[in-house]
Amino acid sequence: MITEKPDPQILQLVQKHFPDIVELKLQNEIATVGHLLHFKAGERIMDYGSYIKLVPLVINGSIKVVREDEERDKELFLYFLNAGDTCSMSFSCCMMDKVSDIRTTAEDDTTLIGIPIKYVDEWMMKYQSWKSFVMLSYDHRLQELIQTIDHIVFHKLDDRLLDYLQKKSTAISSKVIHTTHQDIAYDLNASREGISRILKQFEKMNKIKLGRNKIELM
DNA sequence: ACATTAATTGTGT
DNA sequence: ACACAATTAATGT
Repeated sequence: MITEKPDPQILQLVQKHFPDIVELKLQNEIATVGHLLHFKAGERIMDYGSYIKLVPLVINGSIKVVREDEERDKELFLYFLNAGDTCSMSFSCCMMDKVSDIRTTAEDDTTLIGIPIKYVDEWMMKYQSWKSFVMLSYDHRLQELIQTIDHIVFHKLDDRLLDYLQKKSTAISSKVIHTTHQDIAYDLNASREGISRILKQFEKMNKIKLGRNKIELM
């Protein structure tokens, strides 16, 4: 099945951004079967109901993962995938041969290595570091989701908002976020007024600086 | 440059 | 959450 040669460019990217993948043989396989994909900021990558045929390894940029209620035009921001991350959802989806439960869009211009799902399963048996890589990413994501559930349950919208801003800031690697209060409210599914008021408090605390269509982190 | 309009943000209840 | 006021950016003349 391995007819092509490993792509040296991909090989180098794997070594640089995924230090947990240590086996050289595995690195070479990824470089052989993986495709380099590029998405522009705002582009839809994966949507509900689409079958996953690729598992992404994020090289740079950032991907926003959201859950959405089609009925009432509401969505809930789940998390960002940054360089060195992979999508845990895509693992479970492809293993179970299920359609996507989530929607992902490029938050920033993003490049990733797409790996056809057939190898994902195969490598679990074959490579120790692949297995732990997958498990670690699951663990990390679970912890994060538990934390956001905590925040939602205990009505800690301030924390959630601050978290969101910080994550977004690192996602686009900039202290200045260009967005509206309404968009944030949509992501956290809260009211726009609530967001505005909390943001203003943050400003008074000198945590941020506010402007129209922009928020600067301090 | 000025006026008009639309979009975003602030506030009181 | 709602209604409305105030502010700022975008657009046309």
